[in-house]
Amino acid sequence: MVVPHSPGNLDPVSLENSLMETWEEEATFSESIESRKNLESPFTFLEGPPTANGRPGIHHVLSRLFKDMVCRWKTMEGHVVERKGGWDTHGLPVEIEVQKQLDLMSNEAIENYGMEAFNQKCKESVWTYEEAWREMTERMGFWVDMEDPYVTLHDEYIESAWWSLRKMFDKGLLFRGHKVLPYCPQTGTSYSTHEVSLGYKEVSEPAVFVKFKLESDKASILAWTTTPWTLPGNVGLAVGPEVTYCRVRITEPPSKSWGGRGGAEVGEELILAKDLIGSVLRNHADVVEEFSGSELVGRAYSPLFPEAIDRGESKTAWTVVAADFVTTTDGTGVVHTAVMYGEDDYRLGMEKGFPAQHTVGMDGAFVEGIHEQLDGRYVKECDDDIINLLVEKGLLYREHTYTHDYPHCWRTDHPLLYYAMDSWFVRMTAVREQILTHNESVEWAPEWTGTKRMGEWLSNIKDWAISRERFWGTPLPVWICPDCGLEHCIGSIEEMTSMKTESSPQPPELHRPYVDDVRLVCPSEECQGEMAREPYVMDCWFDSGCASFAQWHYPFENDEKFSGSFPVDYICEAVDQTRGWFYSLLAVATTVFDEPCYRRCLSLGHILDKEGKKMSKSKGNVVNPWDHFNKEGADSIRWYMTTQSAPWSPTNFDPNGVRESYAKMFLTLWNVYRFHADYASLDGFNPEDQSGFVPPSDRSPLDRWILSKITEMADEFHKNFVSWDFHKAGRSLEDFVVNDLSNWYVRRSRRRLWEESDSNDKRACQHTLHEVLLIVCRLMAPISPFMPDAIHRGLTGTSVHLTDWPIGSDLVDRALPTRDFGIEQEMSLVRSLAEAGRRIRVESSRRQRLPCQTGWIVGGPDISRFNDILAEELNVEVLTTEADLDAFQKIALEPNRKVLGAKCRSDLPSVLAQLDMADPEELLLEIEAGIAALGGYEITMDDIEIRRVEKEGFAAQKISFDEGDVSIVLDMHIDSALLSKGMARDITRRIQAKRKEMNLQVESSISLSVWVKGLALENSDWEHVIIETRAGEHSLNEGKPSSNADIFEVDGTTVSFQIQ
RNA sequence: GGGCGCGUAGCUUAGUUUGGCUGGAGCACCCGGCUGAUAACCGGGAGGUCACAGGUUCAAAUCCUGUCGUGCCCA
Repeated sequence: MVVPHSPGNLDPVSLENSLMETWEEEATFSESIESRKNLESPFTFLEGPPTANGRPGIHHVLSRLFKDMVCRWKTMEGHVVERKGGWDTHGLPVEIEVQKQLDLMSNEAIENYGMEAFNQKCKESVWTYEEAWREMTERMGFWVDMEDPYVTLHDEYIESAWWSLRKMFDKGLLFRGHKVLPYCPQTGTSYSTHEVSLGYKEVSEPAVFVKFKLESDKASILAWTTTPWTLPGNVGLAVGPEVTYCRVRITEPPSKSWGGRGGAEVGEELILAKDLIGSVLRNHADVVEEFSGSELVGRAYSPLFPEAIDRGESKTAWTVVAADFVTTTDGTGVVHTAVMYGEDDYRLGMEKGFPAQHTVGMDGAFVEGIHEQLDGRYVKECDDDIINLLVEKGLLYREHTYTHDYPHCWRTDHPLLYYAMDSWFVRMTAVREQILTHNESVEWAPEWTGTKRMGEWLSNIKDWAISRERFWGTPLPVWICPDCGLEHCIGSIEEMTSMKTESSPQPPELHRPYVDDVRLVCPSEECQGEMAREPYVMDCWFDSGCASFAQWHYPFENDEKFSGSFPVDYICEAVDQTRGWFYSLLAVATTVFDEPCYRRCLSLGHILDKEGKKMSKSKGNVVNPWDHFNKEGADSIRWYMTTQSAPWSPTNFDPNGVRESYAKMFLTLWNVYRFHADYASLDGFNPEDQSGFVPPSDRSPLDRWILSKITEMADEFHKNFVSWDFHKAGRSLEDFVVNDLSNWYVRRSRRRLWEESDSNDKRACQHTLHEVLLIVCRLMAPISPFMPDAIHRGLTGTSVHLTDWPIGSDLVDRALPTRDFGIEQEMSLVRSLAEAGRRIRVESSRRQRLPCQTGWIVGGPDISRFNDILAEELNVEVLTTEADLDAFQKIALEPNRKVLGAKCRSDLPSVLAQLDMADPEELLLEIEAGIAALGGYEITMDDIEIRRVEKEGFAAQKISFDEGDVSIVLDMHIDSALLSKGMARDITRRIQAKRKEMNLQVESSISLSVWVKGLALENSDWEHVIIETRAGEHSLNEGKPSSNADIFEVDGTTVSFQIQ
């Protein structure tokens, strides 16, 4: 325990920096964990691993803040909260970065450069900004173990991921299929949506309406496509079973405005959706027949390019099928389906049993055997020839130009082809019900992220394509035997080693290309083939989805660590992780353990720039957190981010808001602390000294009020933490510190501490401030961990982060003062009356320093114990109560001009004049007696309105309070005694300002000369000036004012003064 | 194109779940006051098409429908 010392001016940056050193020296973070171990109640947290290959911006501070806040809070509640750091190190963004750096624009270029060297570069690149991340993390006060983080590129981590995939394999959830992806034949790579979004461009392309001739029917079905190159691959037509279709017969040749190739003969019959006849047909035609799409299902038609695709065993090839995605918003209501070149197409093809054959090679050219004019040519150059071929066969109805956004390769600018690639999948569709159940068990904040965003996504869950044709990532641990076709998934390093062929090298690490060189002996009997690895790496979301167990290298080590932290209690990331990490964690946990792996998830809104635009490097609007770390400090940033909006609302980052948090919250709190510490150190106040302790029941009502208020606030604060409303919690604390503590309690207590001699009242105030500050610090600590710790250390010598949550928990005791509702209610009235008094002075133009002789409180509860405080606030000599307002008010009768005007017409002005002169009380009695008359007109209640106004010399304000109205009345008369008192205050105030300007110490004396002209300053008032300003030598009105004296004027009185 | 958010004063926002007094704060601005803890504070003022358009209702910032803008995710 310490006697506080004077903390001096606030310098937030050096305060925080030196505290970071202290934490380092004292190992406060690990102590905060160790010291709770005896309670044996862990609260587990899982860090969503950031990728360190980009510089951290202010938006990265946000999620790290909310991670830290909850962990610190739970720690104070008595839980053991271990926080292992983590790094996400694999994946496409890393490769892209390196490719840009080395100018390797295709897979071929990478292979020429050498996969080993390339992956080495990727591994290095991952750590480019690690230092920057560590510094940011430390500087913002995020307590996380960065010394022993999990790293997704470590063999241990990869082995755990392999193990989990093996689990899925064993459950039959892993399978090989196709995935349609945007693919660039020039670079030989398929693209993620992230890359695709880099390259959308508006293009105009040929679109065609094609006639598919039905078998055993003279009609053709009309279908539309914007990609003529997919037509040779056509194997089916999809219709909406509920959509209405028509058979139409062409009755006339087309109009002259027909543009382009194609057409139809008179008498020809076409089938298309009824709704689209008008926008598609360019001929007059009769509707012959109407029917629903389901009647078309099963009809066969002639292939456009009969040689292109082998029917194989398909029974459905070149027939009409039903599909629910068919709409009539564009095209003909009939969707041309080429299995390998569209996601819907592929899914439909698999469902209906269409042949899945490529008509296009990986080089983007038609394969041999499609058509003599097309074989071997790049598909995008064939559009025109394909259209001509259709024309020759009479199969084209119309062509036109279609403008839309289409994805292009961000590296070569070529249009991407949607192309079915070989791919490995996890059969998520098989565990749909389980994953939905597990999702429902999660406590989501906000709730809609879980129920809507995630829930609806899960109810339409698709199989998860986990393989990538890339170089840098967790290698897919699947080997295939070329002889017997056996597929085997490896689940550990040991298993791989035991199965590998003798000639295979032991890979130095679990990455490509080393793992590619490993051949396995086929385990199937009588085969003994040499199995080769499928040359894929895994989706890096799979990596991070394994974090709950792979961070511990489970099941190979750390059994206890894992079982003690599964499922984890808390995770927190930005909302974009819903389909990212939140999903991959859930997906892996469901398929491997059939359990959820997190209990609570906070999904955060994004930090946007001042205009509400997303922060991005290319826009140059990323705010560097160090701009604020080095100015207002991390506490202010954290406070700003917490209180600015709900955690899940997107927030426009306003640098001025950080400044505001600093000026309001931290400067105010610091000054409260400083005020307390300055006087405490002056008086040698020791909070532990039992002999000087004043129990709360013996303290002044003001003390008991602030103690009651802090309990009220703390309970609300806690309630808001529990319901994730951290912003509301922070706001209520700020409101307490600024309004209740600083602007009322401290302001009202200053004189108590100025007292130089020891007194119970002074010590009561010191204990109260001490206790209140400690509670404030403990509540604040999770949000802004620096200043509360500095203050807590200053007051007690111990870290706030090792203390308990004042509200208490299952593990720690509650430590808050008791409420006193009566005192709270009375003080609320006192403060309202003080405000009302100030309003009176504004309205009556009576300056605050000029005292009023008397103030009267009319109505309301007894607040006499706050009489002194209120009298001082109101600046009245005497404050008393009065039963009713009659003594201060009189009635006034106002004319009802509308009624009187109708009655008196042109006599109205004279009637009004008489009303003005009449005595209101008397006239009212006459009106009530029915005998009132003015200017010859009878006056009734209808002609007038009664108002109550203050009598001459009084001014009043009424406020509404719980138990009815309360009024404050001030005596407005002025006399020489009041003028003298007011003048003394004005003089004092001017001198004090001057002292401050001269940088004098508070306790130093001055020599003072004052000259007052035009007013007699009473002796007692002059004495007051002398004491207040610590004037040792002093003179009043002696001689002429010196030429360098300060001069001011109040209400016509001129005052000169000089300080030496 | 689809799903989910968001849109309130110049700026940041409360209020929207459960419709109900004159839409409440802070910053900035103007006037006045107070101050030897404070970059403050107090009183007053000005500033609002509650994104827009319909609808339900005695009553809509709040509920419903649509539109626009914006963000995330998916195509």
